[in-house]
Amino acid sequence: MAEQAQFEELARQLSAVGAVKRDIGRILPPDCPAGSAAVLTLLGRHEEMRMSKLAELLAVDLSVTSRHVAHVAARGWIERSPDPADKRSRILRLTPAGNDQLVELSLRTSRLLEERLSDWTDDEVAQLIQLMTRLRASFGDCRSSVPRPAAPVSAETRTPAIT
Amino acid sequence: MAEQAQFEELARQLSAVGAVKRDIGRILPPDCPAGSAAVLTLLGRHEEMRMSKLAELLAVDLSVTSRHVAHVAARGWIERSPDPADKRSRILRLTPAGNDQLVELSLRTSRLLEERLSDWTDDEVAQLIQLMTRLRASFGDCRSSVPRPAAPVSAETRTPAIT
DNA sequence: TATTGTTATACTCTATAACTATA
DNA sequence: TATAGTTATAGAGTATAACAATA
Repeated sequence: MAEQAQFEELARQLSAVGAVKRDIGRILPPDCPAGSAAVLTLLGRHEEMRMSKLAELLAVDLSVTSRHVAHVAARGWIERSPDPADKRSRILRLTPAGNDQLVELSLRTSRLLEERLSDWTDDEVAQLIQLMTRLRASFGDCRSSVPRPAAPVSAETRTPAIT
Repeated sequence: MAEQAQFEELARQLSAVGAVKRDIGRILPPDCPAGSAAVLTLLGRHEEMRMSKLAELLAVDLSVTSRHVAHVAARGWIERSPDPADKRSRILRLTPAGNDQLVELSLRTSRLLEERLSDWTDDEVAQLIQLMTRLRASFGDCRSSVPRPAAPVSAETRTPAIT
């Protein structure tokens, strides 16, 4: 178990990596901002997905996902077919054009990282990835609503753990 | 040197840590959002600083810094005294109230991290901090304007390292 | 002329709430 | 009734550009 000063430093560094993210964002094509790029990347990995699943992987609200998906769909990068098993659902899939776009994105970001991290070893990069992945796992599905009662939660505790 | 797939994965994880940042943001006091918290944190560490220095540490544009600083100054958490050595400059310093606020912030974020990272060892946290710090260093002062020549950089290479 | 900082404006990302249509 | 997804709205964060004051 770590101590408070360490947690404070971690919080600081988490805040600071934003600069790196923005730097990557600057090299993206003008009509494909970070949100769209994230959608394409995940669809490139999972072949086929529902909105709700994508929202979970993006770790953002479904409404946010809907917007990003509408953006990439409008550009013909993905297709949204109805789910035969559940007519409320939509199945998302990358189009050939979307795949081309994804290749372009991957090239740009890889090139930037390759340049900036030229003095990193393969192992170091792998270690950072591993730790960041675990960090996210430790936070679970942390979208929206914080339970955090803080104040006494009246008698009838709000329906616990539907999760 | 790492390979492309690794860089793509790193980019993905960088994008994903945003969820962790937002989760931390949710436990902050309503009138002290992440931007303000970052200002207070850095001033808590450096005692005294100029706007430009703060902007550099925050890794955001000076205009953004100005806004955040105005926010915390309006709440009496910092004071802005004129710099006797340069009348254009302002010296920033935490007030006692600002220090109180900072203590509160540190408590909240530490508590959250402590809970979420309860199964991490001290060393693991330290390693993540170290790698993230290095990541940021590798990106240098990456605010605004991307140099990214891409095209051949004419004969007279742009004045190197004024930094 | 160049630099420090401020302000106005615009854009991206996000969440909440209200709504539609299915289950 | 509950769930999947959409849309409208609002708030936070950021960058660019124009500007003021000083170096």
